[in-house]
Amino acid sequence: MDDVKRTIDIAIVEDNKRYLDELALLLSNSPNINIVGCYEKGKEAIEEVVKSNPDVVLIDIDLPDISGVEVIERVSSHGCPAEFLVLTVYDDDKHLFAALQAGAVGYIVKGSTSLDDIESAIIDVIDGGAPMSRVIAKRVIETFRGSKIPKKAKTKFDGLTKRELQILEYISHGYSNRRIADELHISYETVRTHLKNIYNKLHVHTLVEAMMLYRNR
Amino acid sequence: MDDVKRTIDIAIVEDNKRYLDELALLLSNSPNINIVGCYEKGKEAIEEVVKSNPDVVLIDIDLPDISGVEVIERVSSHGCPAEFLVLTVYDDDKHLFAALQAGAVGYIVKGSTSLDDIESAIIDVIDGGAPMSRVIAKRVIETFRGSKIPKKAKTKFDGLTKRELQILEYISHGYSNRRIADELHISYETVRTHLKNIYNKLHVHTLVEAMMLYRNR
DNA sequence: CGACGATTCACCCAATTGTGGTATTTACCC
DNA sequence: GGGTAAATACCACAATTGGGTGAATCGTCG
Repeated sequence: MDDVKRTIDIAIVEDNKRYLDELALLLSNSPNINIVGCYEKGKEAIEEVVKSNPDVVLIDIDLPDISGVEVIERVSSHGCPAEFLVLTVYDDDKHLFAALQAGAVGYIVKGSTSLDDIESAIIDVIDGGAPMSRVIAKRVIETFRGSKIPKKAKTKFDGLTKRELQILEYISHGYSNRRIADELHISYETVRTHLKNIYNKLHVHTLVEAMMLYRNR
Repeated sequence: MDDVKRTIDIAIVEDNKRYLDELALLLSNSPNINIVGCYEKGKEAIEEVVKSNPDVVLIDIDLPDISGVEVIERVSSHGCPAEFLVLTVYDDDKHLFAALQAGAVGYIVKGSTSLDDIESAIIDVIDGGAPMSRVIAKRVIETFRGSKIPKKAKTKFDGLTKRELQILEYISHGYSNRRIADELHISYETVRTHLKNIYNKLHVHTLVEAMMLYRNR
């Protein structure tokens, strides 16, 4: 691929001064990495990170003033294209998923990751990877498999018949009622009847509402 | 943790004989790994794997007779507690997610992973990890997060004005035109005008079509 | 200042959707 | 065989949406 090996600009947001210094020292010794900013407070980070525009932001989720999750959201919403690599002491699903939802691309548990590994994680991010501690990766996969987050309230659609689901599918492709009738070789009025039943079952009153449920089912 | 260092029983399901032999040779040299079976056909594997009851099954997704996904499902449903590590040449979402849904704990793209890495992946599985190629991990995270592909280039939505996007947002929540007018303190006719302009820019003709684009942007 | 895009608003007409009924046929379960 | 869910179909009316046209206002940029 492109082994351009340009240096990676990174910012660090970490309230623990000792740990921050340690990280900064290590990373500054890496020829590939260029530290453009270190911040101990979330608020400060939001403003500065946007300005310094780093490639990767190493960020602690548990900051004293505001949540690291919020920092990620704010910085991202300012159009900053940086990738976020979360450092945390929390080894629980709640924080993990909050971070991923916010836009973190990697999640590293502090205790169980060496400083060297963090350096490779940063490079990994730039190479298009998504560095995670092994255990974290498994947790993500399991959640993914268990369909916790990706799918929400699928139960509502259990009550729908095959035909009704089929019609929703056509609707989601932007077909009009008349077009669906043609496609399924049934009457236009029949399509409308199915739609009425769908509305009753889903407790909605418009196509768009039905679609919103259908797509996030 | 528990450094019991008992040997790991593994089975390999791979239709490419040459690759299978290569794998088997490498892994048999590992002191931690004990190969309990190699299979070139999916059907054969289903029966035998259940009997030999390995700790980890290395499996190719693209088998000649039946899909590796099906093998995973069948073997698992027989109560076999093995973990599945998918080997594949397919680097696309469809196969990846099918494998994960079926119960694979790791997903390794053949070309971009060395044989040595496969060995460590196996050990990783036993240690509770979820080995994935870097790029795969990223893909999973992104799907998990709900976003398709981050740098999806510029969308048609760039051409939309702030107001137009705002209206699309309300529409996506199922608001009617009249309701939006109230909400934004503008006329009902104005909302409709915006909508017409949106339709022209997006080349669609209905709310649902606009929504489908908007939600997948 | 003038051009231009963005936003605002109005009126009209056709088409589609939303909602309320009623009714027949098929298939399956008990 | 009776009960029931599913799928089919039609009618009528209100409401909303889709599309065309025209036009006033406002801010910005040159």
